[in-house]
Amino acid sequence: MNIYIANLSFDVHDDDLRNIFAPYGEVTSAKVITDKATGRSRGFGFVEMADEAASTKAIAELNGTTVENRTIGVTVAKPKGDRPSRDFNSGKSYNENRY
DNA sequence: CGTGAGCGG
Repeated sequence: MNIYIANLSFDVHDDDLRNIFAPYGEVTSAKVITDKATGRSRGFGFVEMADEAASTKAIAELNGTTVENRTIGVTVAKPKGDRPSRDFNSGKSYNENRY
């Protein structure tokens, strides 16, 4: 189950997300999306859990809770392909020049 | 590189 965590504190990182979802079940992967430009946190992240019930429980328990003095929003993540991709061919990088 | 929207590689 892919879990989307929004409104995270900038102090929260990958291992921090792992520690949050750890007691709820087996955390397959924990990733806080850091800004590509600044390298700092963007304020949201993704957590993948192997167990369906554990992930649902984690969402229900952690949604609306306060972490690092910031109220986080935990919801089910949408498929990655939903966001508009500028790359039409994966693995084939083309020039990013704007028309 | 702006730190506040909320969906990454």
